[in-house]
Amino acid sequence: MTDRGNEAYFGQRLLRWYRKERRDLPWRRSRDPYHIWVSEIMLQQTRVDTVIPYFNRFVERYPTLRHLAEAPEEDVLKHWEGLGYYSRARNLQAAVREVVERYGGEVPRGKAEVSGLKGVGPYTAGAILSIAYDQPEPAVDGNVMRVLSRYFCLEDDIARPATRTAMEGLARSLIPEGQAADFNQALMELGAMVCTPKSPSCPSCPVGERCEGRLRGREKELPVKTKPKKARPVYRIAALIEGTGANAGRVLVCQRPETGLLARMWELPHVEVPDDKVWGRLDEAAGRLKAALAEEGIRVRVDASEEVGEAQHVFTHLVWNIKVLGAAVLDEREAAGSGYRWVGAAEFESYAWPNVFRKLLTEYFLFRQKA
DNA sequence: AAAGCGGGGCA
DNA sequence: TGCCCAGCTTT
Repeated sequence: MTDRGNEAYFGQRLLRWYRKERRDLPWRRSRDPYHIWVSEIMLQQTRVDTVIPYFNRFVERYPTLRHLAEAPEEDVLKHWEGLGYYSRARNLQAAVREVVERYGGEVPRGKAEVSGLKGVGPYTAGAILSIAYDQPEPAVDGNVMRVLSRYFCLEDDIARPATRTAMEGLARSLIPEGQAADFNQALMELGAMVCTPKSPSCPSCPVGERCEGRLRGREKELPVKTKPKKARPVYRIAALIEGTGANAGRVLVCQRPETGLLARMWELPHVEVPDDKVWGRLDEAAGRLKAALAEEGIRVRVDASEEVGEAQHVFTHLVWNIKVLGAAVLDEREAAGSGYRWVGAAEFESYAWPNVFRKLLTEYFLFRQKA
């Protein structure tokens, strides 16, 4: 299927196209392995246009790996706010600290060493080694699997790990001598700009005339990918608790656990209820909220008639449906415990919030400001 | 192999 | 609405 002549055709046509059409992206203006690394972590499951402003802020705030290694964790999380998949931020900082301690502050050049860093999987390791150090390692992401599936008319399910492994072997065999950096980026660039998921621009494709998928009229059916399961709805009741006296103008918030969903981010205290029926009955919902807070040592009076907000937050694997009820603490000293804080409009911006709570609280503080 | 893990853009 | 995005880690 891939005789020498076709490999040369593919690589040379792709490289020529890339050197003419490549986008001017912030991380392409440097060969600093640390900058390449940061960009690749941010780009995991995240679009280029979304990443650009985050990348620029991040490298300005943490110009070198040592700056990042020495930063407070919550500072790093705050810079990641809104980007999603927050374990990436924690893993990245843990990994740069390891590079400082074990490799003298220089991103290692060995495949085993790079792959051993937290948050660095097969794709990211290949991307760092090829783009920063020009090593002939494949970097197979969703773009590359789509391009190869179409070009070679491969019907293997790209959701299967075994397919990705096979694609790595194929991609490795296609790397032109000494041009791994440009070739890998060219492959991804083609997937992003020409060989797009829907309605690919085959007429302007540099390798279209030998694309098996297109020649067989199959380009729109490829790649084959099993569908993910639908997100599961969950129902939650949150408390908006306003402070009084010294805490006037502030709201009681709490920090999420160290691991799992939205780890270490801040939110309104809330409780999950079994189903949408309980969620819809405000008196029962209020009772469950009050009981949950009592478990934390915080006694509150919840006003079931005072629904102050409602929001939906869609994750990949679940959907949060949130009702917000107004409430008041009986004794403000009870809410001084670990993980709980009174936060006002002034401090609000220095905490890291999931989007849904950032929106709810922004709305609230704006409302209070007017009142 | 399957599930957990964000958020946004686009047809 | 559903799909996909320069994926990795844990179970």
